[in-house]
Amino acid sequence: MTTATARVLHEQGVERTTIADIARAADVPTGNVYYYFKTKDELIEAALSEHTGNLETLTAQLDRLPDPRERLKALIGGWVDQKDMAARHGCPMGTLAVELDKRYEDGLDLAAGQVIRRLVDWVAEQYRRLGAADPEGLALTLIGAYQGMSLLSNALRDPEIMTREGARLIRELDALDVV
Amino acid sequence: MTTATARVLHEQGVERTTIADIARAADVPTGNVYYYFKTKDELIEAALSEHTGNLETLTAQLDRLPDPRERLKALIGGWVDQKDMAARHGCPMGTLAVELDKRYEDGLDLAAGQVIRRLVDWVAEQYRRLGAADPEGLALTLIGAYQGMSLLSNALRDPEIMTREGARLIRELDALDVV
DNA sequence: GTCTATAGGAAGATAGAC
DNA sequence: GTCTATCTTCCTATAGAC
Repeated sequence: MTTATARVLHEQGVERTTIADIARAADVPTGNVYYYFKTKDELIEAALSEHTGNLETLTAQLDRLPDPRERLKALIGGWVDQKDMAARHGCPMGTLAVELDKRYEDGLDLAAGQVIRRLVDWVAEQYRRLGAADPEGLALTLIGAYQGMSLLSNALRDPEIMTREGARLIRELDALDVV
Repeated sequence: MTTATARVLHEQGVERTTIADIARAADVPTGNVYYYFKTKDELIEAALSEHTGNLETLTAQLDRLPDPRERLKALIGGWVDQKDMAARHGCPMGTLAVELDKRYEDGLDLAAGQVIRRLVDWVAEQYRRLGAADPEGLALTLIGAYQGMSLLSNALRDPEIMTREGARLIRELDALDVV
């Protein structure tokens, strides 16, 4: 149910998703949702946990690659692979961050940012191992480029923006001169 | 009232803004809003017109600068000047695009993208005049960087991301070798 | 044109049968 | 644990007085 919740919240948006939508996606009666989650906020938190888990799984896989540069290139390759999803619904974490920013009354406004922070930290660690100057700045630039290309791809409904920007990011990584 | 509408929709988000909120911001009774706008969708369209108008005004001002490179640097400088707004509420057009993507039932899902398209086209024209190869690609990269840094600045509540990324973008423009 | 009061409907949440 | 029926609240939109 957590997986279905995360998917529906991404596709329809947090505010436009009803409990009935989530119940339908999970194939249970509407009222039943409240047996597992007391409020809609708890459903959002479950989706955030799902995203955090996906991120942990992804970075654990990438960590198996020996070279930090190859890890970053594989990360970018994964983004491009999801280009059709990005063009249709945007980056799951990015769009969630935009929506949750408005829910400061629930105290959820910073929750998505914490997940993004983890990804930035992981990317910064790779740049550090490469011996790059200002690894944190490079990480913010890379994740920023990802968020920007996802948003533009979505707003302009053009998946090829992901392809072209992804290729550019990989070229820049190859050109990055370190140690 | 259109200006107040655009501001409130940006600060609170489209979905979490009620007609009563807009009425309060414009200092009129709630029911009165419907004398000017028949539906909430029309209020959103009014906000989009406001953003389009602001964009026209901005590019008209920038067009008075003689050098296309200086125009782009001034555009970036304007983004950095708005860093506190970006950190608190995100880019007005970008966050609107994310929210409207979910409103395909109203046919508003592509409306924000059309405004962003105008900005991309204007930026591409500046690169073209500079004699750069692939002006369209460079424009998408620049606007993507802006959207990405605004989203990260907002999600991580850090206006300095705007400062640092803005400085990087200006350095890259200075380094851009053309003609 | 401006305002108050309220209708109508949607969605979050709950009660209680099974 | 699972499900149906329903309560409650909130918000869009309208009716109608002034």
